[in-house]
Amino acid sequence: MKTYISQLKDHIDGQVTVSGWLYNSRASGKLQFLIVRDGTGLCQCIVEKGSVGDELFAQLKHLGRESALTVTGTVRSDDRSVGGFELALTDAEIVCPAVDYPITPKDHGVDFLLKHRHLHLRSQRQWCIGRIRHTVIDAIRRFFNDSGFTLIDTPIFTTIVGEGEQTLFEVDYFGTPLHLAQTGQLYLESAAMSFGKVYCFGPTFRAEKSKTRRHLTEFWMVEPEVAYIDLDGLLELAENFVSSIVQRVLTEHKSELETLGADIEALKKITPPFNRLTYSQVVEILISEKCVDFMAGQLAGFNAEKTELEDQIKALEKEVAGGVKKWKQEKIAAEIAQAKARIAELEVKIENNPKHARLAAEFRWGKDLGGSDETIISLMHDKPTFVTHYPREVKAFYMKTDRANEKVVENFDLLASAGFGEIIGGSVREDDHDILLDKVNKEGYNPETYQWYLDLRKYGSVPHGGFGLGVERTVAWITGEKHIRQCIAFPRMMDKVYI
RNA sequence: UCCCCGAUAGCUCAAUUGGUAGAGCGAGCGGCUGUUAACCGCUAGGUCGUAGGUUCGAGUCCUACUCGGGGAGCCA
Repeated sequence: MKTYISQLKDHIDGQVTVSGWLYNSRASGKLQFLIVRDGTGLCQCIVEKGSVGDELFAQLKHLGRESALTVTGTVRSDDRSVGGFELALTDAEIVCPAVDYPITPKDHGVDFLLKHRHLHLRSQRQWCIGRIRHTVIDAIRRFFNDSGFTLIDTPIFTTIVGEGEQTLFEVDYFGTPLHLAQTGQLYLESAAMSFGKVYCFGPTFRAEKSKTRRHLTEFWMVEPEVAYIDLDGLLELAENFVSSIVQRVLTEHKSELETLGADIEALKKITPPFNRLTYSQVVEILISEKCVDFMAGQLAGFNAEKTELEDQIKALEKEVAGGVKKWKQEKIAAEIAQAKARIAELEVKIENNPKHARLAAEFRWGKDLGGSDETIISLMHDKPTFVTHYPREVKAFYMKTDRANEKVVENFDLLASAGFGEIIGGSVREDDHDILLDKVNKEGYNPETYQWYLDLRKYGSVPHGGFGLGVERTVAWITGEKHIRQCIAFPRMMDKVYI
């Protein structure tokens, strides 16, 4: 019976056929262990000499990694096997042999793997991330669909600027310059006046000159927009939304999270309510004694870990010098390499810490929060933190001026926990026609281009707002992946597009 | 755009103070009936990123360039 590896639990002691690829294999004389993957999981297949023909036994023994094959055998439950089940092989068909597959079970460099992205997607780690990303996206859609939102597909070729002119990708549209969407928000606002609650979900393009672990030039963003909502309503929506995504991933992908080394206990704590701070409160924290102590504590922690790792390396080197078996030597060498990599990471943190501490201490009300400031706030809390009411000068023109304090706008950023930083930016939108027109002019935008957007403030304008969540950042945060380029199948970075 | 680091076998990395290239993985062959990045033995595999320079002699030192990594600014 033809089945998938994820269904093996329903076929114990039964005869099944699985089609997939050879993930890895080990041979031991008259016994072989073939690890087969089929897209739903991994399964160890046992081939004993005599249980299949001699010719097939020899063929399997020399079969290269990632060869395509179909295997037939009896399902057994066995704790020694990956996934808890194994297949005692009785027959196999080699669909297409693979020779010299370039990606090996040992370490590879980032550049090499991205050049082989089309193959690297088959790796266990990329597979786990891809599955979790799928569930994150499904959870996003389910949350909004179940909450009465209507999906609106906003255009990718756009005429208006949402976030800032420097970050636009311009395209030649039959001789007219247009640009790729940075956001669907302005279009979404018009739809909200028809449907009440709407969201868009699609790729977003930003030509930011940012070469960091948190930036892609093409990323996926979901943006809800709601009519008749205030800032408190938006915060509540956002915390319920983010919590639902995290909890869904926890229930459906425990084993993937474990494989990836994600912090499952920390994820369990991601439930409403999140922390709420105003920008002004954040400024006070940044310039406070408490922040100085916090940064000093961080630095001491980094130094202590570094010393510990250095001692560990010394001990391991001594062990090797004392004489150990060859295979043990390799294991120790791998541990040393890992410790050295961590030390390199710590050294960067140790180097940046005083700079970040100084930036925080010298922070003055009115500046936008920098990445390091966000990280500090994020590290101080084990739940995500909302930061609201930023100075209006540093924020986008469409954000609503706080009528109680005209220096600030009714916006918020959501800083994810564990130092990850921003995953959501949102705001209540300016709903007064004249104030908005004034801001359009001050930005230097052409009011004619924004005519339709201003129109929304003439015909039944209401308080409304929304936010945008970056999918890759969310996946990176949940999985503990260091770089968001691993959280999309084919990443586009500032100065490098591989395949 | 700026600052730091790097480029040696298909891959990941070593090579004392400048003295003529090494290991593991992968590949090939052989051994092993419970392996978990299996293990053990043998074999093949290199214009040391490119171009100059210093030197009796350069993988190692200097200059330029190319490519890559990390960080800063900005952001989802």
